[in-house]
Amino acid sequence: MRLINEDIRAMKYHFNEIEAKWQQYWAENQTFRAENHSEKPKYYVLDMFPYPSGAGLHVGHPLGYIASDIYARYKRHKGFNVLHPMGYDSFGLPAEQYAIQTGQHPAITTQANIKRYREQLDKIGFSFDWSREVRTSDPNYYKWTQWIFIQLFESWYCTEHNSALPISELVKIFETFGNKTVNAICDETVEPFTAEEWNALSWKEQQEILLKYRLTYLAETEVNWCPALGTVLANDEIVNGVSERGGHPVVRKKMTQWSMRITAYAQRLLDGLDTIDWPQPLKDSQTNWIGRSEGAHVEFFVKDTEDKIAVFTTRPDTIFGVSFMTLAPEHELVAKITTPEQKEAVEAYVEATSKRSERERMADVKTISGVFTGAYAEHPFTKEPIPIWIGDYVLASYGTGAVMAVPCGDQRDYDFAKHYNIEIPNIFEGVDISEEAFADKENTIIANSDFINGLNYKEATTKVIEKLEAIGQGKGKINYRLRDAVFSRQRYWGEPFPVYYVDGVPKMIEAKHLPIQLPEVEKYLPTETGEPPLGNATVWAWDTENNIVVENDKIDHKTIFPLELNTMPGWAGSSYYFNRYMDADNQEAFVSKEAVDYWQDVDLYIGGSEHATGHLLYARFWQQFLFDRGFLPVEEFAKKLINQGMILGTSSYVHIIEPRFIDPEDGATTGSYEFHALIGENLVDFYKQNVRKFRDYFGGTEETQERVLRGFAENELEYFNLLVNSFKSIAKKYGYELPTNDIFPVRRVSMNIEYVENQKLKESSAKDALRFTRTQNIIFDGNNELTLSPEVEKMSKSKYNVVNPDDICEDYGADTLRMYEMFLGPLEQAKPWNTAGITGVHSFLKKLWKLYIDDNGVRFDDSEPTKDNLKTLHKTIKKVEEDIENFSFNTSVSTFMICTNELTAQKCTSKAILEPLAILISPYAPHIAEELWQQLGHSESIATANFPTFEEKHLVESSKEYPISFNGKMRFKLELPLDMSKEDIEAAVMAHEKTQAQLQGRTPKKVIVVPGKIVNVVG
RNA sequence: GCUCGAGUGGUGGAAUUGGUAGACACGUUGGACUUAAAAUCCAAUGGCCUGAAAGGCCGUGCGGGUUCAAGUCCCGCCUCGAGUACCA
Repeated sequence: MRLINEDIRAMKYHFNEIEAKWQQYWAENQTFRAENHSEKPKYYVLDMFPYPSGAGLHVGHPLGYIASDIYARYKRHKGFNVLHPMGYDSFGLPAEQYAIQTGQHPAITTQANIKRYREQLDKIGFSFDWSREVRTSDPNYYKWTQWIFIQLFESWYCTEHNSALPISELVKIFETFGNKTVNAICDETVEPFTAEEWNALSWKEQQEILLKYRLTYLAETEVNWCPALGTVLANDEIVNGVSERGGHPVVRKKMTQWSMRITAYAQRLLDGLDTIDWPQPLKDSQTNWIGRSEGAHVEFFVKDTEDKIAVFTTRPDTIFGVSFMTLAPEHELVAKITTPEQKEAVEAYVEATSKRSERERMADVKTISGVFTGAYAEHPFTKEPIPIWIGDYVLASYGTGAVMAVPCGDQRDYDFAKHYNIEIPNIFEGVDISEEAFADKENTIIANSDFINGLNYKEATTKVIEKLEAIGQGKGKINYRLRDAVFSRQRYWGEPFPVYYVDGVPKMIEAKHLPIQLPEVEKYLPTETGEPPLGNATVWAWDTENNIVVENDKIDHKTIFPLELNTMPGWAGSSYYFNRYMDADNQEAFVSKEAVDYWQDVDLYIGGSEHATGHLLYARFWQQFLFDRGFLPVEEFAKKLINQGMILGTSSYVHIIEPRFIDPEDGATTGSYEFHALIGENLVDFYKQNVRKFRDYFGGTEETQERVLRGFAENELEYFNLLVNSFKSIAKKYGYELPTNDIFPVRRVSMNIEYVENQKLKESSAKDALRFTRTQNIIFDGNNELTLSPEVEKMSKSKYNVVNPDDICEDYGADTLRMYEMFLGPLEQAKPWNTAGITGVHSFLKKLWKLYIDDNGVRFDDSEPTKDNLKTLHKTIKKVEEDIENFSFNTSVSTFMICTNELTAQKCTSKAILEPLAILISPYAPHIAEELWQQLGHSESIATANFPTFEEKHLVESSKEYPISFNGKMRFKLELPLDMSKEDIEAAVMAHEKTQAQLQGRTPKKVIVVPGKIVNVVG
């Protein structure tokens, strides 16, 4: 009896056992290990490696991994040698913040998180080649990050060769010719010098000049300083004027920092986009970020001085319309040129501007402000005096930090001129500028402009640039918005620089002594003197005799020198990891020539679009640089890129509707406000602090209370009522104090427009309401209603809306998870996670299993497949193959469902059908496929079985069920032979009784017959 | 403001070059099996008209257009989402 039960048990689809079995098999047999040489063609499928956060994976993370895994497995079936690696971007802020709080070394936290990630990833059954795993925080890895940094330091960019070249070549040129013949991208402060002058310079002076040419350099630059994080941030790490991580304010500050001369590659980064198959929106945002604009560099003399104000303009044709100039308040000439009468006003303005944060400046773009310096510039052609103003609408960080203001042709200049009553000369023919500026350059005819009268934009621009060059006051110029990337971070948990300082000059440690490992520190905070955390290390000096790191107190500035205290930013390690995977264990090079010649580049890269202007730009930059220096064979690292959409979570919000909003200004009752507060961490804290108050009024068990508060209440009336009542009761008993920002994290405030009587409020949008409430006090009178509602947004631990893939694997299995994530919708599209439909996919897999094995054991046999069987199979092969090639994974899931339903209905038992079907489905549901494959009698893994070949002949039909439409509307269907002639089809249709019923005796005007497709009767 | 993307049943979403709109799945309703539940299976399911069927009308954000035929192409709008923002 017992035996029989177990036999029946074995016949059922036990996904947990099957999945564990095959995951173990793959690991033990290294099924997915890729070799660096093979007879087969290569294919490289890459995922963006994750930062191993403490929260673990949620169901959103694997979406892209599943898609790439399907593609990788498919390519293996298609006979490719597939490289499909995975690793960890394991340097980063959270581990360091945790270290600061607990003293736990970030390496330990990181190690633990990686372990958890690995367990979670393994459960989903990915076909990664783990033998090539990389971790950016591993010294064996960051050795090569440091090595690449040295290469950048030892290179300069030659605009003649349009390539990076070794710095030694530049030195040779300097020694023989000086720098006058050099076409290089360098710091703008470089002065011309001769060979004699160069050779006469001291070593230190020479080094200071070379630094201005190197592709990574140390310079005092204005950086984004984030006081809360205690570090500088790159432009792409700032979102809406606050830090991307944590949302802390950011201020501009001058600091000496390492930078990467990415601007040298601006044009090539732009041009390269045309050669790669990346999503258009992503290309657009890179193009935008690089921000190329063509125009002219123009120099204006400050009247009666030798000082020049340089401006960049895209409209040199409007130069005769200049009626003032505006400098950024930070512009270096401001103090120098300001007249004594204006000094006080100018200084006050500069002071006021510097106090405002970036965010504030961004927030009120509409306010016009500025001050006259009292100084005048001289028009390069007319020699007329032009008043010089300062204004914060001019940004120090773009162009030259100064503009030639042409109010008739630029709306900002126009507004500024109107506001300060500055003259607005009209230099356009037949255009009215009394209301606004005329900025349409395509329809421009220049007037009142001396030698360019009557010309259009293009002609005038050319002529003006010619003239400017002739008088030496300008030239044509292409300007980029892209800035050099700040490369220093004042953090502990990052790559240390292989740099020490001799007499204040940075020197590289020789590559053979790498890696320079992170030192131990007592605490992970900045030092008391404000130095980065590495300043706390006691063993952090470089001994140039023994080439080792030694104690700081041995520093003698003769043979032992201080080491760099900054660390590298997060994007350093991720800018070349895809090359490292090709040869992950190589101790001699970051990748060997043989390995990279074989693998070349990434064929398919899948990851999120949020890296558009960060990682994906920096990685292209490093790739191009390493290509220039001969270390890599291709200029672009990824041929094709797909952005997977985010899987969103459902958060629960509590809404507090306040019907009587009292405006503190006029005491008027103006309407109703709705507070949308996330039920999450803070509320849980509030609950814990006030636990007794809650207990008194809260029904239910402690567990249900937790549940409510943790946001699982979604539409459940029971919990909803509990919450409402408890809040109401508490409010009453304790003299009413409704939780405000301190307790409820108010995420959004919007108005319920219906109740708004005040016209001013009616017109304002929800956004305005937010601003409004920030500046006013909201007075509650205690009659609030609470409602709960779900809202879809990004999954995040802090929002209590995270769904863990482990739970899904436990309940339904990895194969179900994989197929369900694909079934949710198109890969690129964002979609909310909703487990409602998962049973459909799961029962499909059960049906599939039953097609092979039912309660009586295996069903398949060697019977000949029927015509219908073959038709179903080959229809499926065709569709699935097309879908995978088009990355349309959602539709192939439904194709599998149709196939299984059809074969079940056909009672198919033929191995000749079921074997290829197992291969077809194995990229999607590899565990069940392996198990069925084994049951079918195979001893080898299904992973490299050949993908079934589609045969057209099985789909050939002899007849077609024609849709017969009347005036384009389908009315009935008619089965007709496919080889029937047009005339015969028409005759057959016209003879049909339903046609006669449709026509009701009328004669059709026309009958359209598209053989094999459709018949349309027009009448 | 600018750039890009998207609007299709109760829901997620299908629909190859213009050619049967709503595949597949969820949900809902009814039924079978069961003491019951779960699981499983069967049937119906865009809206409207009709007692039901037959049949008809309407239907892919809105308004036009091209075409024998439009979710798909063209013109003009609306709404939502994403990115970006005083870029001279």
